[in-house]
Amino acid sequence: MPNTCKKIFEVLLSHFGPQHWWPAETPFEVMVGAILTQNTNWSNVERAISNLRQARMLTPRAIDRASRAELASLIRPAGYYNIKAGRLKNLVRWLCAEFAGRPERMRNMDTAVLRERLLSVKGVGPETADSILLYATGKTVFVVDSYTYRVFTRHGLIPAESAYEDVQAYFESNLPDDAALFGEYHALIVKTAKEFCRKDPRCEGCPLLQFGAPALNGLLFS
DNA sequence: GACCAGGCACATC
DNA sequence: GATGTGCATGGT
Repeated sequence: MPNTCKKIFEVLLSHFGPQHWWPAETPFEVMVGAILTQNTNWSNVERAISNLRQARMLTPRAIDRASRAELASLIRPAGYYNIKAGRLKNLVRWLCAEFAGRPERMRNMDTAVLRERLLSVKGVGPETADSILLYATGKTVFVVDSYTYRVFTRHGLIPAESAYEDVQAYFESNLPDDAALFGEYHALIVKTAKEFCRKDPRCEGCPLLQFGAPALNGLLFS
C-alpha cells in the first residue's frame, strides 16, 4: 500500500481543515503550555496561562524568580498545580542555565541531543519533550499522545502493544521532513479523537473508516 | 456524582 | 521490566 500514513494526513486535512496549532504566541508560551496540559483539558490550561499573562509571569525570568506557592496559585485552574509549579520551575531553570532563557537558541542544538536534554528535566516526559521540540523549536519530531494511540489502534493502523518510540518511528519514517506537516498532523489526530473516537466504538462518520474498520468490528464478524 | 482531559515520577512486585 | 498510584481542576 503506497504510504497510508501520508494519505491519512491528507484525508484528515481535507475533512477538518487546518487546526492552527500550537495555540501560543511565543515559543516560551508553548513550553509552559506543554507542562500545563499534561493530562489536562486545554480549556483549563488557557485559564492558567491567562492568569500568568495577567500577572506578567509569562517569561523565564519571572517564573524563575517566583515562589512555588505564588506560581501554584496562578496555575491552579490547570490542576495538579503543586506538581506543575515545580515542573515549570525545573524547565525554566534548565532553559536559563543551558540557553540563557532564550528558547530560540535551542534550534542550534542537534535534535536527538536536545531531546535527551529535555528528558533529563524532572517533569518532562516523551510527549512534553516532543511537543516542545516540534512546536517551540520547529524540529521535525512527531508527537505521540494518548489520542494517537487510541485513534490508530482502534482502526488497526498500528499494533496495540506499540511503544512510544515505535509509534513515533511509524510516522517519522512515512512522512516528509516537514515540521509544519508534523504539527498539523498531530493536531488533526487530536481533533479526530475528540470528534469520533470517544464514546462510539464504531466511530460512525469518522473519515478514517475508509482505511479499515474499528477494532471492535473485527470482533463482531469473527 | 461519576467520568474524562493534549503525562509524569515514584513505589512496589 | 511491567503494573499501580498520587497528583486536582473544570466541563459533560
